[in-house]
Formats: sequence, structure tokens, C-alpha cells
Amino acid sequence: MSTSERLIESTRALLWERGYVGTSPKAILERAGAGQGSMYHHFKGKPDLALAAIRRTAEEMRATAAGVLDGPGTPYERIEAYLLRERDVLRGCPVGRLTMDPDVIADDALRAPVDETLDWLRARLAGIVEEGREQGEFAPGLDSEEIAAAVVATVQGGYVLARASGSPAAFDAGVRGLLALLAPQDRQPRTRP
Amino acid sequence: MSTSERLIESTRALLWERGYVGTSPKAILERAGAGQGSMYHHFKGKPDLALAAIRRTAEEMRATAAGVLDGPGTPYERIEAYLLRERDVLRGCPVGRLTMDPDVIADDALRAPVDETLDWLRARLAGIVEEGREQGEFAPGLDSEEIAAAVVATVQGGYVLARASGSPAAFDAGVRGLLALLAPQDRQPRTRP
DNA sequence: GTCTATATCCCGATAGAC
DNA sequence: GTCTATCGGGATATAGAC
Repeated sequence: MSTSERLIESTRALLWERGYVGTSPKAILERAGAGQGSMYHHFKGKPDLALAAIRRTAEEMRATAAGVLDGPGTPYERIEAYLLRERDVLRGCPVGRLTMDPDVIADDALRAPVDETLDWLRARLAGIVEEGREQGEFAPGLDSEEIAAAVVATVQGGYVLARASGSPAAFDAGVRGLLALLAPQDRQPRTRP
Repeated sequence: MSTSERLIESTRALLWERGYVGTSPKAILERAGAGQGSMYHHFKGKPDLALAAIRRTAEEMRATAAGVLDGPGTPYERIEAYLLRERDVLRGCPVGRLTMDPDVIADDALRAPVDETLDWLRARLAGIVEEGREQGEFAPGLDSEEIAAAVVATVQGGYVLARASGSPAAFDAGVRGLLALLAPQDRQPRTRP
């Protein structure tokens, strides 16, 4: 793995763990096993390296979500699969957590990949809800965009509840609550595998 | 206003804006118009001052939520009022945002007020859902605890979506989606006042 | 490309005068 | 109670040798 790669991967891990404000170049270099010179040779500085790391994390999250959402099953089943998929709940969302970083929100370049990723996810879910509405799996009165926003918000907020309590249970509870509300009348939602 | 009060209020504002890791004693002192000595006279250090600030913010949030949840109306209407109440959406939740602060989560004393507040809110909402179930406003098959968790998660996650996009619209969309799912069959959810 | 040395400023805390 | 002075260390970046 190249030095530049190691720097990006170290930054991704630290951004997830400690956020942008809490991540120092020194910590990145130590984790990557590199010296100061390497970092400033490959990147313009902390924001530039962080941008590379955030872009990659965003891409990865998108690919993971797409893997589940493009899978088999009815619209409800695909949303259920997305909500119940394995997650390292207590670590939080590596993309969503960046919205609580003032220096990320203040910098349009850093915020853009975060915004685009969550927006893509919302739009993809809205499409699936719309499908389900047309097929009669969901009530025709529902607004697909609003339901999609509620789904993404429940996941992001679930991380907050889990981290506050120090246990993934609250995340699971929120997700099950949403699934129960969303479930077609003739169906009992599954519990987590 | 006493110096000690000004220190706590300055810390509250900065914790909300920049989080624990992003808030320095120096910034607190400047905003409070105090010198170093004052802070270390009244408080043992940064964590001690932060604890006082977090406790007060937690109390305040609890009081605000109670004001709405104890209000008039059917259970659905009270939950609706809570979800649609005026919020400074783009600033995020002053309590929930602390869960993304690694140094807060790592310190049980700092995490406790955060956990207790969100847990209190969840329990209070669960009681209201339970009421609604008994009165037939909500489906008897619903789990009150799970619905309550979904409600709190939608709010917390709504802040994430809003801050990512730089607009409160996504928060409102998520909340409306949840209300549509929760609404008794014979009822159209209101839009935000 | 990568290293070490250095620069400047800020962090969190302590000491001690007033 | 409040102030300024000072501390050791870290944050972020630059310089320049190899």
C-alpha cells in the first residue's frame, strides 16, 4: 500500500472515531507510519487530505447501501433489509457524524460529499417507496420523499440514541418502530437476524 | 450575572456550536469576558465546567419537551405538537450532538446527562403512545417503546439531514413522513404552522 | 518521496500577586 | 475572586537535507 493510500486510510479511521476537529495531522502520521514531509508532499494540508478521505468514505457508503437496496424482494423487503443490515452501531455513521463537525459544515468542499451521499440515499429510497406505492404495497396517500427522509433520519438518529446509551438496543428499537409503521397490513415485520 | 454564570452560559453556547473537542477554555473565557483565574477558581477544569454546562442544557431541553408533551390534545396531537414545534434546526440538538464527541462518550460523568435526557424523552413519548393505544388512536399491535424510539430518532436524524444539506427542509420532510405513518386512518397530518 | 528541524501559535493547567 | 505570568506539550505548517 502506498504512503498516500495509508495516509487516506488513517485519516478515514480517525475522522470516523474523532471527527475532523479532533483529528490532528500528527495522529494521522503516527497511524500511517509516515513523516510530516510525506503528508505535505501528497496533500496541500489537513483539509485537502480530509477531503480525499471523506470522498472515499462517501463512495464506500453509497456502494454498501446500493448493494442492499438493489437486491431482491418487494420494496418493503428491500427497505427492511437496508434498515436491518449489519452495522457497527456504536461507532456511528462515518458520513453522518461529519455534520456535527463545525469545520466540515463551514467548508462547502468538505460538506459537499456528505450532502450528496445522504441526498442520494434519500432519493434512492424515495424511488423504492414510489415503486411500493404503485404496486399497492404502501398506502397511496404517502409522500415518497417524506417517507424516505423519515427512513434516513431514523437510521441517523438511531446512532445518536445508541451512542448516548452505550448500547445498540435503542437503534434497533427505533428501526423496528419505523418498520412496524411502514409494514403492509397483512405482514408482521421481522426481527433482526 | 455572576462570573460563574457567565462561564457556564458561554460554555453552553460553545458546546452547542463547536462540541466539546472544539471548545477551548480560552474561547470560553473570551466569550465570558473573564480571565483564566476565574475559571479555575470556580471549576476544577474544562471537564468540570462542561459538566455544569451540559447538565443545565439537559434540564432545559427536558423542560421544553415536557411543556409540549404535557399539553392539551389527544396522544397523536401531542406527539405532533412535539415534532412540529419551533426549532433552530440548523444548529442541531444541543444534547444529541454531544454523542458525536468522543471525549464526552468516553467520560461516564459527561455522558450521563445526555443519556438520561434522551432516555427520559423516549420514556415520556412511550407513555403517550401507550395512552393512544389504549384509547384506540393507535393500532394495538404497535410497541410503544419502539414507536417512541422511532420518534426521537427521527428528530435527531432530521438534524443530521438538515445540517448536511444546509436547509431545514429535510428535517421537516422526515417529520412529516413519520407523522403520516403514525396518523390515525381518518386524519390528515397538519403541515408545520 | 521521505526525513528531520524549526517556527508560531494554541491547548489546558498552575503559581502567585493583588 | 480575579488578574497576569508562565509552563510543557501539541497543532499545523514550512524549510531544506538526503
